[in-house]
Amino acid sequence: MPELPEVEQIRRSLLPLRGRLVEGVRVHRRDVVVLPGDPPGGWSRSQSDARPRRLLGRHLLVGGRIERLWRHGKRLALIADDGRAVEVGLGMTGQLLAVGAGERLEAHGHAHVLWRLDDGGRLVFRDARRFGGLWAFEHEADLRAKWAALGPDALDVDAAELRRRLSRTARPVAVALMDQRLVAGLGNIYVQEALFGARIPPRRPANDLGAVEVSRLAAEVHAVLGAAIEAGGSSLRDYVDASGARGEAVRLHRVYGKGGEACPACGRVLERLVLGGRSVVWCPFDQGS
DNA sequence: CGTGGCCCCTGTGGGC
DNA sequence: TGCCCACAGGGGCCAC
Repeated sequence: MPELPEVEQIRRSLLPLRGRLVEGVRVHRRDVVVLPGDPPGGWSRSQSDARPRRLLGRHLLVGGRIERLWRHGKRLALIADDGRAVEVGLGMTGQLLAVGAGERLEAHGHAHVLWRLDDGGRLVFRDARRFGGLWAFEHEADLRAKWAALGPDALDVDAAELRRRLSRTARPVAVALMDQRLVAGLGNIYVQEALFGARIPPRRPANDLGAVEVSRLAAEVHAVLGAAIEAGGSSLRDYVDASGARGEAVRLHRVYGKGGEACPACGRVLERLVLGGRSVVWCPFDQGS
């Protein structure tokens, strides 16, 4: 669900947690937590009963103070003052909710992990579909090593770097941009919005784009993500920030989810196609063919 | 190695 | 009203 703007808004809304001591944690579903040494994708359902019991609390920051909140692309991490780290992948439906002392957790279903903080507040990880999860690291350096496999953050990548990376693949540009190893942070919404703004057809082979087109694309990526962050992210269904607030960036969408409607630029009908198993909406007129 | 296909899950909305 | 199917913001793993 969340792409870079949503994860960034979640990060910002969690900043008040800095300095809090983690007093305890309750884990209701162990299969959403991946510990150091586990298989990278976590334990499968059938294996999870057999996996060794280890001190979950230690790995989930209990006894430490939340010191930093990092984001790279769509990945978020809580770093404790002793260097322990928990990476949060939100998948499609994941949420991190900060619940103040005495406040009730509004939506309590699918709350898999609940931390108790020293001010009486709680931090809750929910995820209905469980495509997301938590990855624990003994030290932030181990997290950094994992993140090194990701491409540059989509907010930072410049046109030259983007072109270099796109030139290595012949996949359709819409598919390539969703590959987090190529550039980190874009998903199906903002890829479509950026390609529309840059007037590039989503099926064009990535290595076919010229320097001028990639310059437009990089500028659009930055503009689209920046505007979405300012609007607090796109709340289509599940996404809310840590305070429970929805974002208003859906109002900015020009093509995402609008197949069959009129193109906001030329008024012709927007088309829908399927690339890499995901539907992509585009304007065959404004985005060439 | 790059690439395409399949799978992991639950919830919702539309068509019948 | 109810049922069934398609589809959803992601990404890991497998076989070519």
